Amino acid sequence: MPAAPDSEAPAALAVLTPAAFAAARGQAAHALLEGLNAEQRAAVTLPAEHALILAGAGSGKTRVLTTRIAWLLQTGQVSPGGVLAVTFTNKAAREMQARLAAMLPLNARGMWMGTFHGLANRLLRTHWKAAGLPQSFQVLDVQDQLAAIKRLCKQFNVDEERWPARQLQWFINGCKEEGLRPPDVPVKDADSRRKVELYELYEQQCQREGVADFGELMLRSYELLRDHADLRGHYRQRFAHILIDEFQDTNRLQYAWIKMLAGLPQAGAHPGEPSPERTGGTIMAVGDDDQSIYAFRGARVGNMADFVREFGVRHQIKLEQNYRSHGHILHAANLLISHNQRRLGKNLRTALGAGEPVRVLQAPSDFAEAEWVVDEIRHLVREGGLPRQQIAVLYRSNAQSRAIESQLFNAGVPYRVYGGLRFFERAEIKHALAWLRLLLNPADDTSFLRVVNFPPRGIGARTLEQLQDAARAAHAPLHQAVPALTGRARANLAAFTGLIATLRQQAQGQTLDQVVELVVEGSGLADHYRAEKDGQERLENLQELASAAQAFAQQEGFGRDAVALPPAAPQMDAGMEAGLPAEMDAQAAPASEPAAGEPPLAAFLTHAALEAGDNQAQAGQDAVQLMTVHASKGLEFEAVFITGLEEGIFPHDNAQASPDGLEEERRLMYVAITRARQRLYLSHAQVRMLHGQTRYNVRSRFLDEMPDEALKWLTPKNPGRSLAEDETFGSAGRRFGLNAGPNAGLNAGLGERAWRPMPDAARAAALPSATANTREGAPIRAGMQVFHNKFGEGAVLEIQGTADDAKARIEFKRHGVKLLALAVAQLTPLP
DNA sequence: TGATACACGCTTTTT
DNA sequence: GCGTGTATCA
Repeated sequence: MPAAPDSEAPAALAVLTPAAFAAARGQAAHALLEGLNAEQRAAVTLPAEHALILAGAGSGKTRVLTTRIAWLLQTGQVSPGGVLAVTFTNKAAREMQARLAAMLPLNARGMWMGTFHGLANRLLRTHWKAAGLPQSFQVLDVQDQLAAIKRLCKQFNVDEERWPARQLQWFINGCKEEGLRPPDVPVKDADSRRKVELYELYEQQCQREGVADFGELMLRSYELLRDHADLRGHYRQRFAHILIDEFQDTNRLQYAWIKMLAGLPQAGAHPGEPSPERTGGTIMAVGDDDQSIYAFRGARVGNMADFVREFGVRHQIKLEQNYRSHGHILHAANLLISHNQRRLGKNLRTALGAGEPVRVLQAPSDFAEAEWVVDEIRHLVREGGLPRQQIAVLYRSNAQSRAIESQLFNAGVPYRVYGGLRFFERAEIKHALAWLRLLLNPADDTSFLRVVNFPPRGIGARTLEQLQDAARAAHAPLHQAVPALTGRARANLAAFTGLIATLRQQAQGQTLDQVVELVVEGSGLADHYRAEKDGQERLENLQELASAAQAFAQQEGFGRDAVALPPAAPQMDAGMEAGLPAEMDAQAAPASEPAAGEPPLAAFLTHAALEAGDNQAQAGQDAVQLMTVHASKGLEFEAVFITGLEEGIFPHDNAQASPDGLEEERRLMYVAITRARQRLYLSHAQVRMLHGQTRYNVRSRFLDEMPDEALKWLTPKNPGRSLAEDETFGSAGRRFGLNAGPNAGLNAGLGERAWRPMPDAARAAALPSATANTREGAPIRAGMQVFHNKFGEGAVLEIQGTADDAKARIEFKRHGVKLLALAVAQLTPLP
């Protein structure tokens, strides 16, 4: 179907009138527009000029993006090779690819579609020489990077107290995200000078070892284009259309990278830069400033405004028609986000009708909150007929999942927790990958140190220190320094390096999954885990790694019998010193296709670093989904619970210091709300166990920033409103009470929870209705006997303060004297 | 050299 | 409350 050559079609089409345009394009192209609304259609069919699409939550953003690409191809405005489509996550990239494939019978291989880092990697693999990297450079993930920094710090006797490795890592990544090399970093004091020094040393170490961290992929590929006019010219000409997803999440470097590719050099950033060469492609940036929730890791919403200004963007389209949520939910979201000052401005609308009101619960404790959530979930599944996987429980921080998990577990409701250890991050997998990396590159000292004594082979810290000293003295990688040692240390190390050499030999001519199995067995990893009593799962994961390798080889089209390793001895130590620009210029401008010709093993290792994989805990089962609000972005569910809506938790304490922080928290809440299709439940608890301490929290301000008419409080919002009045869903309150009995029995039966359900008396006292009475009706006075749902029975010694600030000093029978705020503490007077 | 004990700290997270 | 990482001991 496609594809006139890049050059000819666009100009011709751009000047046609809409009518002529419509007549000219094929029927197939026309069909692409079916079912799109006016805004979406306008975005898809924009002329070839820079554009910003403000795509609200649930407004069909991905659809617009993919249809736009299909449209460009179908109308012959661009060939697949002329498209560059960038996303943040592999998942988003895969989704885009799949949807496009469904739309067009097209081999998307020629298209550059992927994550920022994936595409940066592709550039660097293709032009490794020009970029000054060894051909088979390895990618360091976060863990590897931290290990590398720790090693560096040890070597240079850095005071771990003053400069914690984590902090250095954060500093280095921050610099790279800003596009700053060590000489560019402003130095304020001795402390920052030292940090910059270490940054520089770290870079040298990476260069020596032939590895690149995530930030390096971006920065190095940016510099590659900046410093090589021929390459820059080539790619600018090639990529006629650049499409960027989640533009509000781009950091400074990513935007600069886009500018470099699109032909708008960063003005003034580099004096040597010739005047702007505006020969690049057209950018379509898609994003939503209201969903910018990654400022903490460098995302810069300001890039949206900068883009409009710097590129003179004339086309801005807002997608405000929401296809996901019912009216009350959307109304709540709209009003909440309107409390933010700094927005581009957007108001979502839906055609789905008002739907159910948003239900809000005040629970006496986190435990009760969880209990209520589980009750509602069972109700939704049983009576509402909802599949469990269409129900999500969201929370601000991971620590909050525990309470919900326990309750779901006790109730026997299947659930899946997102986040946590991903497949390629597991220790046993990292070990196996380190062995594999050493086959390819024995100079990879990070990998060397990871497995030199794992499984244990009698090489201790002492020996390694000697080895590192020797290597340093010789300016050589660790494996080359082995002969410098003596005695048993040397023998043990030689056995290790010998084993690697042997494995490399045996791996010759084998396929990727065979090599993986060979290494898992030959390294002793398998035996080690077989001997361990809890090693079964790890063994299975290693088995899984071989399967993953096989799947990968197939997916990448390496053919069934493709040999994993290059036949010749791998190139390594040579050519790792800084790359030589002169040499690169000699290299011909890139051929059209960038298939870097990486051997399967190298490609697989890159894949493992660039894509951490899922944590497939209970995948596949019909399970309730538990995740942080951050993790929920981009997803949707029929029913959503947002828990822990308390000041200090959501919005989080650490974010309240600055207005910006608070606005980001509010956007986070906005994201959470807009995940829900039909039903939304919000809850907060008066007492919560957090980090082993009891906290009394005031309800989140966000609850007061949503419209009353869209909310339905299941417990009284203001003291005095009674639960029983609630007809439709008041049963929630009652059910909540009634279920206490059977549930308590169930819990008791399953035993050994540290935080068993409250005794019935306490439970009754903790029920919302009882609460209301307490707070409104029966004032607490000195001398009274009271019941507290955590501390039990106690005597009120005195009352301090008045009104909302009133506190009671209470002597509890088992917990001593406590000072509790009457406004929050659940106190029931006892006769 | 390996195993166990005790601080420590702790928002969010993709690549 | 729990996992991680270092310190110390056998």
